[in-house]
Amino acid sequence: MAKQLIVCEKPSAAMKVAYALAEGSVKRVGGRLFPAYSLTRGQNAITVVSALGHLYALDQRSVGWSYPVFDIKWVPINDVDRRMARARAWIDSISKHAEGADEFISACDYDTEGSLIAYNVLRYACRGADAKAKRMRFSTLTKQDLVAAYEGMSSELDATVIEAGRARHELDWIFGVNVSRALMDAQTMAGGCYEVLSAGRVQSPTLYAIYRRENGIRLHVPDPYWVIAAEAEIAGERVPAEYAEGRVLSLSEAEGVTRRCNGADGVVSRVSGRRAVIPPPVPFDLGTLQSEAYRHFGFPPSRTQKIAEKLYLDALISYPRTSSQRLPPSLGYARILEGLGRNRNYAEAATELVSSGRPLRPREGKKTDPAHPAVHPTGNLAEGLGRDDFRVYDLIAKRFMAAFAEAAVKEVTDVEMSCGGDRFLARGEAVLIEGWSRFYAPYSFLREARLPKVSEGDPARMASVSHDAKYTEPPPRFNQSSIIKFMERSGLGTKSTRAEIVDTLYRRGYISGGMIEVTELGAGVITTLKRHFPRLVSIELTRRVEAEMEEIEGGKARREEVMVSTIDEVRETFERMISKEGGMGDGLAELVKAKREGDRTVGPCPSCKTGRLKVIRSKKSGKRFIGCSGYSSGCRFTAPLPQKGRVSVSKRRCKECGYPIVEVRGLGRYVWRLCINVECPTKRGAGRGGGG
DNA sequence: GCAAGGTC
Repeated sequence: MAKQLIVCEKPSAAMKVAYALAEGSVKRVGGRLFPAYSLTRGQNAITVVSALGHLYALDQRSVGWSYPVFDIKWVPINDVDRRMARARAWIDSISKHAEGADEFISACDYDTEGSLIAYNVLRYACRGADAKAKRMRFSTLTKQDLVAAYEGMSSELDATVIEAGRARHELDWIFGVNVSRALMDAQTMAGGCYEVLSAGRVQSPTLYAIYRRENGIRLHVPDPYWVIAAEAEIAGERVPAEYAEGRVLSLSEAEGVTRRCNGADGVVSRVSGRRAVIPPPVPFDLGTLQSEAYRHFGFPPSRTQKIAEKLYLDALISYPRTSSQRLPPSLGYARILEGLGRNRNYAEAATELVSSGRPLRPREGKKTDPAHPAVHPTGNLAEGLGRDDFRVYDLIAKRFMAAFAEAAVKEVTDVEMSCGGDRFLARGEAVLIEGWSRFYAPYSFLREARLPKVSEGDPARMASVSHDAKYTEPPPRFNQSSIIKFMERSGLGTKSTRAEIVDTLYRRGYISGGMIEVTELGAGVITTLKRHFPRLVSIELTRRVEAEMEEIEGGKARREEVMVSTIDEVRETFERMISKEGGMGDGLAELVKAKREGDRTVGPCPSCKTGRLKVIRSKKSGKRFIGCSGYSSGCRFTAPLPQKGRVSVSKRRCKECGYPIVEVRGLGRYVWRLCINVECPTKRGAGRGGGG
């Protein structure tokens, strides 16, 4: 009887693997905080344990803050990321379960990162078990797939995939950490105050895309064009119509159309009708959920992701970090819909779907994910959700139900009218079958436009025709949703990291605003990188890393060779950078100074009206407060600040008194938005208690 | 203190 240890990527997967493989009962053996399951299958006694994503991370071998650093090693992740403090005890638990085992099996997600996660666990937490470990390969976490993966597991780990994964980690570390340090070193050596600067394979090309868009906007020359709008009178009704040729590029042409047609009689020259079938929207992958929540609620993608992760931990929705738009039948559609039916918000809709008599078959999208289905509700009763949590949940629940509903159908009628040699078009749209749009309301909208019934040859009087001058618009700024779509299109980052990387760009002060603009500092970093490290701002680096990973995976290259040749290439660049560091940092130091100045400027002084309010730290007491830059010319305005927490300036103004608002973070879970006016009416009555 | 990637 063999004692087998199966290593999964995350706790939820470990539980599924355990229950899928068990022939008898499953026993929890890991204690309260650590998931581990004991079961038997055939002659084997199996223990299933779980990693927690990456339990090991790269760190430099040397100590100190010099660069360039090329000598790196894998360490327990709690050594380098204090948010992963749990990892230490977690690894110990895995080691304990490994002691009694004589066979080891990797059952992490069947992708590069998953293969590497299991490899590191087996190698470091299971005393070199990677050498003899086997690999289960599966594409879904269904019982059927997992049993097949167990029965047909390969006799060794996928060594070249693991090597490709290690190469990706090492390349990202070496480029990212060293270039970030180079920027910071150069900046401080040029006399700047200490400031965190960063660069990386994903964040820098993303910033560069925003920077290029900014330049496109600045360099845009508006070209004039004219739009001709008309109101046509057909069958005794006035309907809006547009010029059939679209926009017109000269004023004389526009004037000609208006002169010829305004008030003139014409004729209906063609009527065509068709039915437009509008299928339900596809189920949510994380990116689509993020963009839909941005569209309807204005939530930045990182906020949607955090809310979705919370809903997942509360077992209300499925795993949100998925790129799948598929809902496999094994989810149990009816069970989920019946669960939703217990919620009175969805009772009517869910019941209708279950009892419609039509088979439950969802619309599905093209995108897939090896490890997870599309984001969907679990059917557990969602109660007492906060407003924002509810909105995201509601969107997910309704999107799920909509996927099972009928297609919507519209009747579209195009009416072409001729007025001399000029043609105009009017379009009518009527909803024949609402279908899924009822289930997705209020997030769905089917446009309608009524047209009277007409036939060819009917009179059509152009009751009014006018032209309007317009100018071509510059390309639009990215917003938080479109920049993430850009990253996805360009293959930058993953579904789990894109939103976080955009957040990093904000946190560094490289970008600002909802319609994203590059700050002076962001532009300065791009200019510096382009001069000294052009490769890092180009998405070509990602293409190259992908190509190298493919070569390693295919056995055509070895990780060590790739690393040695890459380091050889970049070593020289770093040496050149160090020798020129002073010059490289000059521009940056100025920009960092300006940024810090901006960061502590609260706004115009409400007292003297000429000075600016700033966050000031008293040299005498060490305490911080808000004071006016006009102090030397006599303005004595001050306002107190809390001495604890991180204070940042916001663009908000108090709704009651119009004074600036500062944000205080790090005192409990919420951001404290504080009006700086001590006499503000919002502060009357209940004062704010100490805690937060 | 720095990347990008996984996870609760």
